[in-house]
Order: sequence, then C-alpha cells, then structure tokens
Amino acid sequence: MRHGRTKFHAALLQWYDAEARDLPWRRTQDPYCIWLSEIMMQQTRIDQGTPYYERFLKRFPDLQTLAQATEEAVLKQWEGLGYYSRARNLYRTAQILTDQYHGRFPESPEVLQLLPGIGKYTAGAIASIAFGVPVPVLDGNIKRVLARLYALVESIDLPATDKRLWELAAATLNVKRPGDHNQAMMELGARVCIPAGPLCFSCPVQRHCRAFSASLQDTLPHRTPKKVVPHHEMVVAVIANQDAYLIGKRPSQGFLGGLWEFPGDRIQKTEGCEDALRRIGEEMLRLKVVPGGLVAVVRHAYTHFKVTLHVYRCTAVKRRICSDAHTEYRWVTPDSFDQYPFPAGHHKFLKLL
DNA sequence: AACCCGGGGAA
DNA sequence: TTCCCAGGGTT
Repeated sequence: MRHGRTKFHAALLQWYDAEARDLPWRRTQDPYCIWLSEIMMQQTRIDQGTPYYERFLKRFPDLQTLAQATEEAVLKQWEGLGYYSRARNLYRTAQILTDQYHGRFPESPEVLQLLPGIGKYTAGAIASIAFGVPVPVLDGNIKRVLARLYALVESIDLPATDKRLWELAAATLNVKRPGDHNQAMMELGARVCIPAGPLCFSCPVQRHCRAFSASLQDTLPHRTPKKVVPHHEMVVAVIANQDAYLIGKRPSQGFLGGLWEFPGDRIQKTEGCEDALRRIGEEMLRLKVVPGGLVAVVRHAYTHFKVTLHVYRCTAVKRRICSDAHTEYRWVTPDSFDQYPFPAGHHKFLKLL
C-alpha cells in the first residue's frame, strides 16, 4: 500500500461509514439473514436480488421455518433468480444446521465451508460480517479493486491470479473491523471502481491506487476472452387435455433442477418442429402427440448456451406417462400455474395459455 | 484446469 | 449485442 495500510483503512471506512447503501441485511447481525443474503447475492446484482431477499425472509423468517418447508416451496420463492442449486443447497444446509448444529451457525470459516453452497467467499463473508472473525473475502468486485490497486496485469480469472488475489485480500484486510472492511471493498467496486469508466475522481483511496497513478484504470483488470456459446433450436409441447396442460418436474440434480416445465427437446438436424414434437411423445412420454398451432417463439440465454423455443399447442391421448426425463408429471390448469416454479424462459409464453 | 450452473440490467 | 454481477460444485 503506497501511503500506508492504516491510512488506506481509515480512508476506506470513512467513505463507507458515510456513503454505504442502506441494505436490509446491514441492519441486522442475525447470521441467518447474513447467510441468506450472501447466498442470494452470489453472481447476482444487489438491485436484482434485494426484492427476493425481502420476500424470502417474510416467507421463511428463521432457520426452523426454512428447514421445515418443502424444497418446492423454497424453489418457488427462488423462481426467476437463477442458479437454482443455490436454493437447494440453502435448504439442505438449513436441515444440516437444525439436525447437527443445534440450529446455530458455526463461527469458524473452515467449518462454515463444509456446508453445501458455502465456498471460500461466503464462509469468509459470514464469519467476518456476522461474527467479526478477521478473514478476507474475494468476490468479483474486490478482484477488480485489488487488480487496480496493485496494478496486476495478469488475467484475473486465472487460478494463479486468483491465489494471488486472495493473498492480497488477506494482506489488505482491516482486522479491527473485518466485516465492514470487506463490505466496504465490495461497495467500492460496485459504486466507484466499476468495470467500465471507474469514478476515480471520487474514489476515497485514489492516492493508494497504482493503476490510477499509471493511468491504467481503464485497461485493468485484464480478463481472458470467453468462449462463444452455442445456440440451440428447441420445441416445447404444450399438451392440452380439456382445460389442463401437461407439465413435468425436472430431476433435482442438474440443469434447472427441481423446476417444472412443459415437455421439450432439441430439434435434430434431420427433422422439423412437428417431427420433434411427435418424437417427444413417442420417446419421452410414450404418448401419441398431435401437433397443433404455434403459440410463441421465445429466445432465452443461459450461462453456456442460447435457445430459441418454438412453443406448440398439442393434443394427445391421455394415458399413463412413463419417462425418466422428469420425476413426476401433472395435468394442471392455468389458474394453478403460480403454484409451480418454472424457468424464466417459460414465463415468456406462460401468460399466453 | 475446465466445465457446468440463470437471469437481468447497463452500456 | 456484450459484459458482468456480494460464486460454488463437479470432474
């Protein structure tokens, strides 16, 4: 640190104490609330996640309430937030803490990290924020802040750089107020040391920043280029029987695990939409599906691929369905759609039914 | 080390 | 469009 660690700490916390956003989990010391906020904000912008946090806490105000709920009720509250393994792991951890930890959170980051969904970042965040344990955290914001403060030219997403950044986070930590320091570093990254066009003119630690003194603030940090994601064409079969539609529950592990959906599949190169719909009937559902009219064409982006959904209304002979594509099937009417957690892509055409 | 896992807002 | 977000888990 160029002008001394103590002055850096003082400048950072003075700024934080004056400028910190009034976020709901900053009004409490309850480790349950801190934990929930940390899980919910993983790879999620504060503005996007905060309404979910408020709603979730109303529905599941404490650990016991959460542990006694069903996984599907938890997923319903998580619906639309993405990365649904977070919700399933949250639910599992609630039960582990209830069954094996007397319903209390461990304070040690090493023990916290044994719980599902809690990695090095979240363990450090809970330990430092809820319990005052002097441990660092490293998230996307702090990576960028440290890369600029120390003018790191290596790509920040390389494992070796990640190790170096954790060391810098530890060396930079303010052990007097670790929770506030960690939050201040994230706050700085989110509001001042932003990815494009950092607001160095209003940065409280500008004189400690090597990137600024070298005019590198707009070129750092470096990042390795991302791979291009494939684009798939899919059909979705909205199979109607009277006023009910067939939906299936996806297997709990894996992509969109535990969510409900209309049956669908990739369109293969040799077939058209209607061929694919009939194939879904034969191979997935063991059901004779008769394709009807096109309901919608929906585009949606996931982490590692993009899809275009061709949604078709279909009819079928109602029979016993046997399939391993889903763990359960139900015929439901549109007025009960809101009982089921669906992927966000489905909500782009659900209201049309 | 590489890959998998969502969704949305800002530029 | 692309980028990136209070990351974690699996192989």
